[in-house]
Amino acid sequence: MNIKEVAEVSGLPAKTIRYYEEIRLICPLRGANGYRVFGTSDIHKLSFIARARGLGFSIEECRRLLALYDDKKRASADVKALAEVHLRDIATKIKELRAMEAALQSLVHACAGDARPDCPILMGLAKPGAVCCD
Amino acid sequence: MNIKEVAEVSGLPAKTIRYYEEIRLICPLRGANGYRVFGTSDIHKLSFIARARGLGFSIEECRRLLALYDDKKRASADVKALAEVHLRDIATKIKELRAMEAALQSLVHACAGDARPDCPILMGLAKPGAVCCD
DNA sequence: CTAGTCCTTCCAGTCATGGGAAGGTCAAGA
DNA sequence: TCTTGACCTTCCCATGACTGGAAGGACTAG
Repeated sequence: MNIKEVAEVSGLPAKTIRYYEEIRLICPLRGANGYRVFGTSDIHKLSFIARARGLGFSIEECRRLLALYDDKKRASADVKALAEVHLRDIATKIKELRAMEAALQSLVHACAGDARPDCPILMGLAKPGAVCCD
Repeated sequence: MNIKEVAEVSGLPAKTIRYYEEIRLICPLRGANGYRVFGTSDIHKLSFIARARGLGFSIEECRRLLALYDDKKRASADVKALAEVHLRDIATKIKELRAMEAALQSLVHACAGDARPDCPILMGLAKPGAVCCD
């Protein structure tokens, strides 16, 4: 299978697939013409990576997940540990974003949003202690 | 004031302050020795930027916020509009993260996390349709 | 005078791509 | 056979918002 078809099947852009080869996440064969030739295992791996990326795993985490996937003697505890670390990262980011949202929302709420220059949002950004988003 | 002190006061790393000058967010004067000399207005701006960045505004949004802050004839509606766009971005990101969190959590929950290789997390990543995080 | 701490610029790297140029390959139709 | 046009290749540069580090100048305390 050539790269464009693989891109359609896996949902990943061709550029991204080439990049994944460059960083050795996948190692497709080459045809006599120099074209990449993707086997079913490559396509499998790319779909796997696409889903893992969709869940927010970093490339390096994907690499470890793939290694665990390939290792038939793995302990599921190792996979779970990896996932739990990532879950905590996600939870942390959500918390940060919610704090930002709350702080900004209170400023926006206080702003008249009319033609006058007085603006609690700008005041909040200008004054120390007026914005907290921890 | 020299850069290190400004860094302490504003809470921004010196490197970042230099970067902000490079992209013309700020324009500190220079002393005879070539050192940057920060006036109170620079320090004010840097603190403003630090707070805006803390609320998740991009550099370009910070630039627009600063311009509005400087413009004494601004309409607060313009500031509010900027903030509301950003609020929507934040809300979108939170939604995406929560979808990821939910999908990953259900996989993690199904995983025994013991010494055996069987792993619903890997199965979920490998099988089409098993993971949804939209 | 020297040691140590500042300051400067410049270059390169991060992460995960995306854009686009220059050029080779292949399949279909005139 | 020739020519399109769609595909493929590599290569280099750009993104955002920094961060690290090297090389070298400036200043302060002892």
